[in-house]
Amino acid sequence: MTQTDRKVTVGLRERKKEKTRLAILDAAIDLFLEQGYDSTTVDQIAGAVEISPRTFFRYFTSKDHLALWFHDHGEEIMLETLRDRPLDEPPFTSLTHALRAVLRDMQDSTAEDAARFLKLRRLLDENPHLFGLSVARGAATERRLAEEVAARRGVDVTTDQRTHLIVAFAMATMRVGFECPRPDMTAVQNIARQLDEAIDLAQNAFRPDWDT
Amino acid sequence: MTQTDRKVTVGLRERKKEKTRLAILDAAIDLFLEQGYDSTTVDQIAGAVEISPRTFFRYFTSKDHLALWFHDHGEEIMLETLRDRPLDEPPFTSLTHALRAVLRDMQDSTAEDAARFLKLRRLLDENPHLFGLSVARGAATERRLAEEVAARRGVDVTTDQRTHLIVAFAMATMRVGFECPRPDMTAVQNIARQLDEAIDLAQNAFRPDWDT
DNA sequence: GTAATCTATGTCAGTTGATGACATCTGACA
DNA sequence: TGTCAGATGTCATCAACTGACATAGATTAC
Repeated sequence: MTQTDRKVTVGLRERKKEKTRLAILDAAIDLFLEQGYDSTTVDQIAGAVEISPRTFFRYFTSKDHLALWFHDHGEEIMLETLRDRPLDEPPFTSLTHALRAVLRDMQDSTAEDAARFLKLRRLLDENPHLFGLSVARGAATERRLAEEVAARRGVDVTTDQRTHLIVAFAMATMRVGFECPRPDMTAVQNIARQLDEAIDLAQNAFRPDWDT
Repeated sequence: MTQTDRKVTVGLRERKKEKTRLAILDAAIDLFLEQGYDSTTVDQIAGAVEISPRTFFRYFTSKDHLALWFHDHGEEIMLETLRDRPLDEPPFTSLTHALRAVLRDMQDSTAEDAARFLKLRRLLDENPHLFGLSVARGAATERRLAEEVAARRGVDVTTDQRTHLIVAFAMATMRVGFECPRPDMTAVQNIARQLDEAIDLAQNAFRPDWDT
């Protein structure tokens, strides 16, 4: 999650804003892990960061949005990676590269960002409601990826089922790879290994050229 | 959605309850389609059925729950079908039978139930929030299916990634098959054709014996 | 450097979804 | 018929948002 280094030469305003955003995020995550997601109110979070509750909603559209924070970034990376892949590459292969790019970004991120990610991930696993939202967010990403893949394949995204299957299978692989079967999955390294395994399994499952 | 014919010889109370449940559902669906999901309040729905808002929440745990009504039934059918399949059948094949069972149940249901389903489905497609919830509900089903499949395969559900991939791919196929690319998908027959296509595509995508 | 402007934030009031507590009414059943 | 359990209504309350407006602090123009 290398989100902190996007801005380079920006005004005081922007920097302060980003600082506040991260402060809210960190305070919220800690409160969530401490006393549970549901029993943490927006007022508490706002209080911890010393902002008004109204301001909270100017940074995050909802309480849920907090927990899905890194999804936005991940989606961006996947789309960018996908666009950079050669057009003649089989789409599923391109998508696996996109998956790995997300992982790589995580490994390259600052310790703080990685810690945030791991904490949020734990949260998602403990809370079915949040887990559901995460999956839902993944579905939104899937749509965007499908549009991109359809364009690359030169087919109509509204009718081509194969495109949807390709993307859906890729996202399914990602979900399985990122799953948290046991609480010992607290290191980025472990997640990386698991995702690799999942991708390998997936790639070996398909017939050659199934996705063209 | 053959949910109305479950009760056979039950008391007046039960029948009345079921009637109320369907009345709420129908009133809600119509209001949703008429004026949008978000701008329909629970008070309005309750008013339309002439019950107190508090009672509404005794029938449906939330407004969202309404829109996911048929998921419960679908999940039941999938699990039942899966359990009835021969143990030596490849798991993905068993799961495709489970998918088709859901579809068959829909085709066999009363006209009212089918209409409810189609309306709700349209609603899900128009409202990203609801669509997300639907996907999330699918993820919950996926978990239960994974447990069942793991048991049938004799593997540990917490560690066996292949099991998760198999189920995730099956659910992905289902989602693609049920998708509503164009608004002309207003007949059960059309959905059936599309799901068949998706299943065929999926089955041809895999190497033989990839799921054993 | 100062004035004009833009924007982040606070305050306040209001809507809506959801839940607990308690009273009441009605079908079930002896 | 009378008792009891379960269904419903009423009331109070909480928490997640949202719009409107005022203000303070950052940015820009001059």
